[in-house]
Amino acid sequence: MLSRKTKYAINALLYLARHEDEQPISVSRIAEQRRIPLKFLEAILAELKNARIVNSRKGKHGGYLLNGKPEEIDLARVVRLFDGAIALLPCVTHDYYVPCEECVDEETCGIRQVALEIRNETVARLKGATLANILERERKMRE
Amino acid sequence: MLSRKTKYAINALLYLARHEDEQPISVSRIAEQRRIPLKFLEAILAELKNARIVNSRKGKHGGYLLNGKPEEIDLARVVRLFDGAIALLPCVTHDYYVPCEECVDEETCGIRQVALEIRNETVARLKGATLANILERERKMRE
DNA sequence: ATTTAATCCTACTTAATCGGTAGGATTAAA
DNA sequence: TTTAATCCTACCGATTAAGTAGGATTAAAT
Repeated sequence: MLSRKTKYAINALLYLARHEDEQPISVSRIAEQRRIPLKFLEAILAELKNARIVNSRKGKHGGYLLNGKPEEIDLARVVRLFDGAIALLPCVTHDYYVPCEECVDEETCGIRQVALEIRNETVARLKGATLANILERERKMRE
Repeated sequence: MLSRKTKYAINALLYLARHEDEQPISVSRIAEQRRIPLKFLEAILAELKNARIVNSRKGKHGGYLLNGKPEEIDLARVVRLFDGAIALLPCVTHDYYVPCEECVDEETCGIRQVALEIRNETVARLKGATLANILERERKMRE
C-alpha cells in the first residue's frame, strides 16, 4: 500500500501539472483544494524539492513549481522517495543490492525470481505513469 | 516490501513442501534449519493453521503438515494473510472495496487505473508462484 | 502411570514508523 | 513596513513489527 504521504505528494504534483500556467502555486492553495493538512503538505513539498522534483519561490506570491515537464515526472520517482524501494524483497531492489537477512541460500532462492519479475513489471508501469500520462487518462475517463 | 513474518512463513512452507514425506515436522526443526526465532515461528504457524494453509498434530511426534498439495498453495494467499492487501491503493483491492480517504474525485482518478493494472499483474504472478512452482524454479537454478 | 516432546495460549516488550502538530525564522513583493 | 509566502526545528500520539516469556495442554513411548 502506498502511504498517505505518497498519495498526498502525487495529488499535489498532479495539481501543479493541471495548473502549470498559474505556477508558482502556494502550499495553502494546494492544501485547501486537495484537502491535505497544511503543515504536512509543507513537509512533503520540502522533500519533493530536496529531490529536485519541484522548485520553489520564496516570499510573497511565492510557491511551488514543477521542476520539469509533466511528461518527465513519473510515479516511480515519487513512490521511491516516500515509500522507499518498490520491490518485494531487498535483494531485487533497483538502486543498490541488499541481501535478505533471513535468506539461507540466495543462489537458488525461488522467491527471488518471482519478486524480480514483479518488480520489473511494477517499475515499468510506474515509470510509464507520468503526470502527463495520468492527466491524459483522467481526460479520457471524463468522456 | 514483504515483512519478515511473511518471508519466514514462505520459507517454513517451502520447507514443509520440500520434506513432504517426513510430515508432520516440528516447529523447532524448521526454526533451526531455516534460522527463524522459535517462538516467532510458533506464532506464524498458528496463523497459517488458522488460515487453513497448514494442519497440525499435537503431542509427541507431532508437528505441522501442509493442508493441500504444494501446487495448491500460492504466495498470494500467504502474502495477503500476513501483509494484507497486495494493491497499492485500498480502492483497487481484491477482497472488498474500500475507498481512498484522501481521494477527492474517484470517478476520474488516474492513479487508480495504474494501481489496478499493477495489482492485476502482481496478483497473477503471486498466484502462479505456488510452492511447487518455486521448488521447480529452484531445481532448475541448481543446474 | 509417568516422562517426554510436541502444540497451544495469553500476555508483555521494545523500537521504529506513520501521520501529523506547533511555533517561529526568513525571504521577497507590494 | 506590511503581507504572504517558504523554510526550519522540534515534538507527539497511535500503531505496527518483530519478537520474548512462561506455562497449559495433548499424545506417544516407556
